[in-house]
Amino acid sequence: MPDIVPCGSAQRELDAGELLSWFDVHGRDLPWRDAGVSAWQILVSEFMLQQTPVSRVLPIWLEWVARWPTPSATAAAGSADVLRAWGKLGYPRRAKWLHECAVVIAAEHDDVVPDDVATLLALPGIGSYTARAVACFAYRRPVPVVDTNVRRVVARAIDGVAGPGSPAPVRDEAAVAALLPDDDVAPRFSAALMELGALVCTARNPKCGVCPLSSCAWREAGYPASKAPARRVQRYAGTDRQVRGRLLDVLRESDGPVTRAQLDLAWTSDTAQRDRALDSLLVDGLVEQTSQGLFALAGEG
DNA sequence: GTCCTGTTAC
DNA sequence: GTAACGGGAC
Repeated sequence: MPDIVPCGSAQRELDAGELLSWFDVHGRDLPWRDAGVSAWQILVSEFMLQQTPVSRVLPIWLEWVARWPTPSATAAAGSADVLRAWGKLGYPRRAKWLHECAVVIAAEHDDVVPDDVATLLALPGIGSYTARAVACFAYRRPVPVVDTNVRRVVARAIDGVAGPGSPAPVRDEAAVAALLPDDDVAPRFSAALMELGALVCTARNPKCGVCPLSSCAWREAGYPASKAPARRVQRYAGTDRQVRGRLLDVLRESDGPVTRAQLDLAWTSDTAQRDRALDSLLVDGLVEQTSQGLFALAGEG
């Protein structure tokens, strides 16, 4: 019998055996998937993997968990060193939130990462995806883990459309919950779904020729193109985001506070934009001004 | 919905 | 050159 989704309509199934067999052979050997990796180290990997490909996360994660293996070790580090270790992973607010997470877990949770979705959701920088990923991969809770890869796989294999429609992660969580095997392979099933989306069922140029799924609604419908309007492009060059990156580069490379003049050299083409970027870094708490009027990474010294 | 980075693929 | 990529906070 097909599983019943909350809206009451029958939902197509996905063969867990096919998916898991494929994952056994083709899944990447990523260090945060190894046995014995702690919940905190898995949480760190999930923070880093938000918006950032595995290849860039790997070296930073290895260095990071060796240096700060527990929440309390991370909390004891200054946030400036945490921002430096984050390097050019991007979206440095994540590094700040990760440090704040460590402080809260060390102080309020006995240095133990919470194991339930609701408690995890209350931590800074942890949203629905990360809360579920930690509960599932660190504590083997059979909760649906829905990232953009999973949403795309479900849209195609189950719903027969090219990609997820308007943002409705709650609906996708229900759909994945209905697909989830109810035994202890749920965490491997979720990892395999994400891996299929990352390696085979990719956004562009999906490799349908090597897909392990014998049943796919999108294939059976003849690969209909997306009806959604083309997504807005998110530029980088010339944006405030790039300017913020340049300013942080200067501060990361400096051992201590720098003058405003040194910082100004990081972006000279548009001084109003540079001022706006610096102001936003101060507002975000990533940069602080010293009593002498110098600028430093937050938590320096 | 808008804003946050930086790299890689094309 | 430029487009694609992606969770969370607001």
